[in-house]
Amino acid sequence: MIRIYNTLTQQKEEFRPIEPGKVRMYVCGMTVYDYCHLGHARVLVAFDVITRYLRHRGFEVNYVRNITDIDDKILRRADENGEPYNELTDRMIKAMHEDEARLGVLSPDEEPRATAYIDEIIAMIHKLIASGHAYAADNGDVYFAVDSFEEYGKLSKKKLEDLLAGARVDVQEAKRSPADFALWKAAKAGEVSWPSPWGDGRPGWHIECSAMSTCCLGDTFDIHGGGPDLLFPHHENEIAQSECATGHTFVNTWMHAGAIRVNKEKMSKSLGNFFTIREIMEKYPAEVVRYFLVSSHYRSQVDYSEENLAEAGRTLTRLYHALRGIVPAKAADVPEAEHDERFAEAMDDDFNTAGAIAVLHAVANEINQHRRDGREEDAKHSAAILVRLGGVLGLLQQDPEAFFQADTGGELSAEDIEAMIQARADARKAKNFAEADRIRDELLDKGIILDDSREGTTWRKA
RNA sequence: GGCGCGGUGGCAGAGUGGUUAUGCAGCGGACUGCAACUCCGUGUACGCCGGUUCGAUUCCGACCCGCGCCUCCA
Repeated sequence: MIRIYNTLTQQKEEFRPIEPGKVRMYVCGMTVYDYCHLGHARVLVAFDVITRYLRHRGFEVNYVRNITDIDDKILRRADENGEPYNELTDRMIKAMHEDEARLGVLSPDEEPRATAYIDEIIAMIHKLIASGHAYAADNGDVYFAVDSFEEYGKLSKKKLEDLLAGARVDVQEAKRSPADFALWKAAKAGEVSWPSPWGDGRPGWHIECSAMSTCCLGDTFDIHGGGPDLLFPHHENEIAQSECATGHTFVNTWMHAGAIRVNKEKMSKSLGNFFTIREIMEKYPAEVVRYFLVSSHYRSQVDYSEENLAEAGRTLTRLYHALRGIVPAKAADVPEAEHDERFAEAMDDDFNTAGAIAVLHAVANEINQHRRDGREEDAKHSAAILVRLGGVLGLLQQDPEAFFQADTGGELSAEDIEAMIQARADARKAKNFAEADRIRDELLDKGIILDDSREGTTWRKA
């Protein structure tokens, strides 16, 4: 039994998909006006792990993650760059796909783009106006009337009165209530726009997700996920729009990832304290970044720091060391056993990846013990388990040598290193240990660590 | 001010009403020409104060501290 923390009910619940064995999941993706930062990576990786695990447990998962490719920030950035908005978004989408691939994030099953759903969005707005939940204002915008939806605030636990009392809501003449939000935005002169019954314009951010999710997954689906800062107003507004338009419950389980912090502050665009994942991946292998993200629970806040990334690197190194030089047994020959059960027990509990990783370490330890005792077959058997369970987390799927020797811009080629290892081996044979140590130190100085074993010497990047 | 989350050993990070998390770092030992890797061993951990209980880090209450959302942000 899988239990998932539902933001809506604020507790862990047994997960029962609407259609047995099938999971329909929607996650809010990127607004593509800039490179992905670590916070985006966290959401991508978290829901990637969730998808992998649900599939591992036998569910058929339809994973939809949208792309917001029209928005104020996109237009502004394109304007600053002096390029058409769609060139900017195409470039950023390509970059996002590259980043994802490097992080080991599997592609979603569908990746709808807002600009491809304008008709559906307009149709939904139509319904909302017809049913009295939205109105066209004098300025050409269309707004959702928040007070027309009794349950507004049920996700974020906010009361409308409190929202109205807060001075931070946008007070605008055209709105009937300050808490109302735009479904359709009238185009300013020269802006890209689409025709609509309310004049040329473009969709508001929230309605895009309502339209894309219900079009792809139906009026009601199982899981809706996203970053922590989307809970309000974005997800709250999605519920209001969708439930008013369809008359059905929108989503059964709401999932939100925790924030990434830098020096105790949330990493965010608005604070400007963000690190893009490509700049982080220049310093650390992509899999180390992924390990760092997966090593704590998806809902917890985690601090980004060089030290934490470095530690993740050391830890992942230990895991790959266990697999080094072993050809794992065939998966079919290794039935699920105790470790698989402990792993599943952790993951069943709201995707407790930290607990699951502890199992990975236990398996690694077992492999090392088998090797110490010369039980080659047992080691291969355990290695297969480690690769299998690692795979559910999207880890440990590389050839260990590829991980250890990943090109991170060292000055020595693999051939140079092999030649020096040979020279050192010769020196050791001749009991010229001073020379052997000199070579080892020289390599270490250049970021190469040597590991001696009975089978010979291997190397890895520090 | 409203709503929500959290404070675990040097650090990171799970979890539990009574019994080992795990990893990194440290220390001791084995292995090694010496190291590295690996193995074995090793640590007065649960913010503070009350309460419930035979027993609380774990439940309840108060307090202190930190964080998030309430505006675009994953």
